Amino acid sequence: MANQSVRIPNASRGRRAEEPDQVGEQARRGTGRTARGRQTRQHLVESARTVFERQGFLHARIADICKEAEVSHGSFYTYFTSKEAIFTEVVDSVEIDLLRVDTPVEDLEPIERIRAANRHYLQSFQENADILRVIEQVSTFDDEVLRIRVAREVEFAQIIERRTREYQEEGLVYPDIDPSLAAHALGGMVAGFAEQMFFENQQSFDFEHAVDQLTLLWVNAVGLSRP
Amino acid sequence: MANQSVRIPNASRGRRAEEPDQVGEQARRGTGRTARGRQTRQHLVESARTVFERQGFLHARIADICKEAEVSHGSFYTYFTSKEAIFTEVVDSVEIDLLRVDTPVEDLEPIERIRAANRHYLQSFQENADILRVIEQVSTFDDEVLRIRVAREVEFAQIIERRTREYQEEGLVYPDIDPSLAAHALGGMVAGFAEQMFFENQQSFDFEHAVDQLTLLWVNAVGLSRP
Amino acid sequence: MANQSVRIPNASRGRRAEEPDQVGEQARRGTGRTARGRQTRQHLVESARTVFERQGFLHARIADICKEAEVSHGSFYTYFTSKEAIFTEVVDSVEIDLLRVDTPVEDLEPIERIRAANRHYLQSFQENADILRVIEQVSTFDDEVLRIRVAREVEFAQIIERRTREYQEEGLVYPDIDPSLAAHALGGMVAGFAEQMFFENQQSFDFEHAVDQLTLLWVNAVGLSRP
Amino acid sequence: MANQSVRIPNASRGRRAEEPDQVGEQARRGTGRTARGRQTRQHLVESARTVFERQGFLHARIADICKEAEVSHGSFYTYFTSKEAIFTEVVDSVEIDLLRVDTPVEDLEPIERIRAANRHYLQSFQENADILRVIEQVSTFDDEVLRIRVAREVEFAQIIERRTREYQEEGLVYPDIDPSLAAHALGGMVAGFAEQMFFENQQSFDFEHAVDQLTLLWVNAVGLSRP
DNA sequence: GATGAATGAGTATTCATTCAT
DNA sequence: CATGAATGAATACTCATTCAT
Repeated sequence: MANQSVRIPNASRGRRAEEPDQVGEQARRGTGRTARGRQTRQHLVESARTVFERQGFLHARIADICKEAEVSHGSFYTYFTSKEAIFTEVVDSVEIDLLRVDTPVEDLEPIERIRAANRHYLQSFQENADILRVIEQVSTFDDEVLRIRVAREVEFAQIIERRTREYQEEGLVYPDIDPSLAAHALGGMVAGFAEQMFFENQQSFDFEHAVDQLTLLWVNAVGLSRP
Repeated sequence: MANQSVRIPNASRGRRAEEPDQVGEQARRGTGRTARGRQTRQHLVESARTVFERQGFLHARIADICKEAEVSHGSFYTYFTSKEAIFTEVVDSVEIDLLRVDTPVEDLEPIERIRAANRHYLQSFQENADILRVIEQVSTFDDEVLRIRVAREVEFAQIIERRTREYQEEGLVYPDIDPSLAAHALGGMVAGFAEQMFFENQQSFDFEHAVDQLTLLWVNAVGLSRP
Repeated sequence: MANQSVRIPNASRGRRAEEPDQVGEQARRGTGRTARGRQTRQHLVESARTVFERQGFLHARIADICKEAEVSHGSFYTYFTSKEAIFTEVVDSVEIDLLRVDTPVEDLEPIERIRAANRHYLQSFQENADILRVIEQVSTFDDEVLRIRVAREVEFAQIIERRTREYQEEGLVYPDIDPSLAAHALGGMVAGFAEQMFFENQQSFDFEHAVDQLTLLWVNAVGLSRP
Repeated sequence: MANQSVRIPNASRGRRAEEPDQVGEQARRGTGRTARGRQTRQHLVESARTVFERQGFLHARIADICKEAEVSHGSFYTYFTSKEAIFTEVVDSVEIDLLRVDTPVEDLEPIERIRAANRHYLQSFQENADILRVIEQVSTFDDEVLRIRVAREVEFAQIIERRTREYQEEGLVYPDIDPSLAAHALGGMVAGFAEQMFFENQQSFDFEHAVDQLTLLWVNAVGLSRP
């Protein structure tokens, strides 16, 4: 017998049964039962992030990722089925905590809370600008990623909406403000401003000045600045 | 996610600029001195828009454009050097007049001016959502298009800034507002909101309600709503 | 803009419409409207036959076929979608006329008719042994080809069955013969013998002797040899 | 037809013989001195048969066999050198006794002997149809397996030939029959019919009817049916 | 013996772009 | 100018086989 190989098409889909092929996992592969396996997988995800940040999604070749991870070509497919698969993993692994403020703000005045949240958002955005930019890119042609991105925006809006509604009930926010729409608009304001500032290298504003102004506009807009 | 792939020219790997390539002259070809030529060219541009809107830039193959235009494969290159070239032409041909309000608003009160501008922006955005989406896509990997897009945003911001500054000098806008930063923020608010509303199919707001609320937030934010 | 390219996954199957993709043609491509085109296509089919006969289906690479046809790699895909596609074309192009006897046998005695048919079958089989062997190979894993092959056998059997039934009605064939089953059995005898003789390089019988014996067995079996 | 592909080792490119490769010693490995070892080996062979029958040889991956046997990927190579090696083992392990009739037929009349042999052949064929199909597949590209298959046919023919010659000497078979050629032809008839009946799902004949008709044709053909 | 992670040879396939007619 | 056939660079992906633990 021998070693060489040829390829044949798996035409016979019909006469012969197919492998069950646990679909649903599709994206995730090679488990990493071993410590070594988990390490390699981790390596790949980290390298992928580096490559994506450097080259963008479109210009990142799987070969580039493997090279960066110092792993053979085949190993990639032990763990991931495609570039999309590993990208999703990268997105998940990145703790892009644009929303939640870590420091306790419970005791702060509404204005200071908003300022803290805005500062946190801008800061996180700036720190993760490279990968966020790629996520935005991919979301323009990959529904899965778009869904993730939109989910984040929606969550952001919901937090704002909830808080705004509370303030409104306390009489701190104008009654004619629609909390839901305002949440999307003000969330869009901060996000849109961040994109202009960090993606498009526009007129570089001073960081703290930007935080102050965004906060000022925000509180003015909903009425929180009134005496 | 998926398996198949298409190829796109790496026109300009995202932010990494390259070959200076005096575009503008090199992209444009066979101008179409003949009536027949001009017609073919026109056909191609129109078909390209259709295809781009339907498939996005990345999934649009030159073959698709030619098929749509009922023009031979080779003829494409009589008029354009690449997919980017015709895309630029498409972008130029589209009168995306998000900014300028056609109806004279000179006599209107500030609030009504802003309302009219916001309504116009949202409306134009909605009407051109398909191609705007593609422009956004391309701007994530093509510096040329990014420049065009950013230029539009900057112009938008400048208009707002100028007007805001005027109002501020008249005492209608709070003095602690930074006209430039506010312009970017409020412009971002409207643009960001439009994206959420028309790209991401989010919670569908009533159009006029959205216009009202955006306007309300805006005028509150800068102080134009005060007595 | 530029020349180089990258690949992107055509994930967005959903947000954006796909090409209509006239399925159903799937296998057949590039038409060959031009004489040149038709010629190239023809070239490819002929080269494919040569390669398949030489290397078998499994070890034939598309590259081999292109090389044989002195055609670029890409050209193959202008005309065919896969190795299977061109193989089907090869099978169709091969006039494997195992069944029909060209020379008029209408006037011959039943025995001489059968002898003529057997001789024709063995001769055609021998002449096309190489490609027939490949067809048999492919039919073990490709349903499409299996169908073609079975169809041929069925047709063969039907011809035999019809004739046998006629003879039976004329009292020339034993009444206890089941024409349908006999047709499959006797057809199988000739075909099976041919495979042993031409595929498996077994004990090489004299051609005319084989024809005579097969005919003798056949006519004895159904009773045509009786006085 | 299809797109995906699997690889098969080019054990022996069809008829083109190669590396003598003292198989038999090289194919067999870790014989399993331990009880545990023997068990694992046995597991693998059984699983291989299951997988081959289900997926055919070409579409069976070594990984599939290991999965079926619940054995690690690496363990396979402790016992076998390749897919061919284990396939040979499977073939050997299968008692495909198409030829020998178990029940004593010594006392039977010639006709009844033939009937018993035909019944036995068809029955064994039916029972082992799945693996026989795979053997046929492999024999189209693996000389080793082709040799095994041909050897079986030759043996079959020799048995028939011997018996036929005896009957001929006893004057029970027509003198103008060539025992050798008739053996190949009649053996081919039964084998060919079985393939049509059990591989190609053709017109399903009644089992006993088929046995009767094959026997009838057979005895008529050689003259055993004469008074 | 058993395990499963790592490796890489070997091909298929797409699509922008050129060029002879 | 129009046509569409021909080209080939650029990658993705599978799976048999090896090897360290």
